Amino acid sequence: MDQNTRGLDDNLLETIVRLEDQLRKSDRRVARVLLDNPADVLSMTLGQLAKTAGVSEPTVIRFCAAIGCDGFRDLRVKLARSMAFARTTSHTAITAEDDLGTVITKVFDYNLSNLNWAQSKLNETSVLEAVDVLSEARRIEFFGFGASGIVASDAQQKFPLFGVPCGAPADSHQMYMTAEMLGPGDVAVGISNTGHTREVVTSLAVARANGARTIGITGQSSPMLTHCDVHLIVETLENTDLYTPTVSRLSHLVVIDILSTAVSLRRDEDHHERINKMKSRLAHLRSNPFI
Amino acid sequence: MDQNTRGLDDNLLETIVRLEDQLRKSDRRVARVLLDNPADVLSMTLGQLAKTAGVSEPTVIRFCAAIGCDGFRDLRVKLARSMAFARTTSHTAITAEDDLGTVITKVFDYNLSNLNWAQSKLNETSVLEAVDVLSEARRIEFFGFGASGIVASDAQQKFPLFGVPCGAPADSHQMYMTAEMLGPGDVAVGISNTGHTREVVTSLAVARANGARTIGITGQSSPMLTHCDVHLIVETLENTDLYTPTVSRLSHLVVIDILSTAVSLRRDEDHHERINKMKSRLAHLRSNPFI
DNA sequence: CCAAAAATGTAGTATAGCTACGTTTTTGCG
DNA sequence: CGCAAAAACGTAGCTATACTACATTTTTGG
Repeated sequence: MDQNTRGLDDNLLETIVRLEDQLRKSDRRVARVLLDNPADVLSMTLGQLAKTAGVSEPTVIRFCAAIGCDGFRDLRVKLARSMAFARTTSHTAITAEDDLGTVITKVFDYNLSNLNWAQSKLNETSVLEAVDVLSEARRIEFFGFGASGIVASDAQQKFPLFGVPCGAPADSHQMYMTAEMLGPGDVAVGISNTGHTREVVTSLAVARANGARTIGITGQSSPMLTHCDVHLIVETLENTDLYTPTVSRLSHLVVIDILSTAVSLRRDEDHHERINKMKSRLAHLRSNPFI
Repeated sequence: MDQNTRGLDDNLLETIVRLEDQLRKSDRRVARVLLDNPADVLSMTLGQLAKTAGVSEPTVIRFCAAIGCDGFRDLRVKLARSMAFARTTSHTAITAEDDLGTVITKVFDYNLSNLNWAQSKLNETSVLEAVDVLSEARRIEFFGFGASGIVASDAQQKFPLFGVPCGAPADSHQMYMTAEMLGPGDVAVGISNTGHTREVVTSLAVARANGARTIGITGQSSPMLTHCDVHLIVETLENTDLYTPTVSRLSHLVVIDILSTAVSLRRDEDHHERINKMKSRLAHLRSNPFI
């Protein structure tokens, strides 16, 4: 199963949206019912769905086959799985009329479905390359602005897992200075959802020119990647609605989790011992500042 | 449906784990099969499941009723939904033997199921109180250390949505100074998963003593909440395994998303107009620093 | 140890999901 | 335009699945 179909498997509703215009006329009637109120369909029988859509039962069965389900039972299971994340993206837009409960649900749904999407689209090979590069690093610097700056700071805080000194310069001057000081054996990680943030792009170019290896974490193919040895594309469900919060941070943070965990797993026993000690000492420190 | 059962509804596997010892003997056999390989059960028929568990078909039906499902069909739907997030928590521990693909899956699963858990446990009334308090604020300061410091910074960056000046002092000195300068009309938000971080707790106490209102975002009932007017408990699936990454950040970030969105929704048209302008100008700025 | 109650299985039924086939509609080419 | 081939769709009947009523076994309590 390749990268693309995997995501669609978990997200039946998106699959249907995409295939909708290739479908037969009566199949489209069924698709409409499904997309309009997927929750209801979950509790319907084959016959009820057929009646609601105004088609015959075999048509529904053929529809199941058309969207890659193995019969109606299978459709129901896949639908349930897909529903767990969210309705299709269009249904999660937040409007001024929403009450608090709805806002809570929508924000959670949106973040959840976005993470799911990112997971299905993430290229494992790229992650492996990134882990390889990071494992051999002597020093790692993370570059990000705004929301991505948060992600960079988070990554920097995980330096115990990365096992080498890590930095996350906060402003553009510090970024340029840091990038200029990097060299062979060092790694620069650029984080930018758009991939266009100029300071980050430039910093990566500088770092690379000085012999450092570069990794780009971004939402799409973009200028930033021309300066990157490893391309980590973390797709997000873009949504430009006024009220919809930025969700890219979340998936980027999870990618950082993955990288730091994977790098840490490669280290030896002694390293893990240290992390343990660090953790327990930190626990004391929280409540009692003077050890 | 109250707060507790709601979470269990979405998380059938957790429900089963909890009810396991109250079940009949043969029901427990069925439960075992379900918990051991839930994925397989999804594609089984009633008869197959009965055979695998070594019980009769009606027993399976009775089991369905016992765990709150309305027949086998319903069980399958609920199971599929529950599976979408994760196996039960115990199955997501990361070990040194895991290959990269497994690590990716587990980290995503763990984060997803954690968000789901947080959602089901989040108390809407508390959120409403927080939104009320924040909406009336003249100024908001976010206090967090370490991973929670990231969350505080993120919240601070959302000040356009909150509509008032926001801050997120980074070190303990700045925290104390800031807290001391707060007064009536100001709001202090403390963020700490453990709820024990001394600097944060103290800052909240100081802020409150000076007349500011206080909100606590934490993972559990803890010392921090004694100094808080609003208690926002964001439960996490605690997991102390060596390699398991910190997941509390994610759910805390989502809560910040909710708060900022909800507060923003309360503001007037003019405010939204400004946000729009800000967004488009920012887009230009990304690629072209000199406007 | 026996009676009542609970637990489990057997056998039978209704219905949901599926298939073979026939009818209608659409498409393509002379 | 018209006819034949193909595709789309529905009807009717079949199979297997989920469920129910009842009988049997096991457990519990006095």
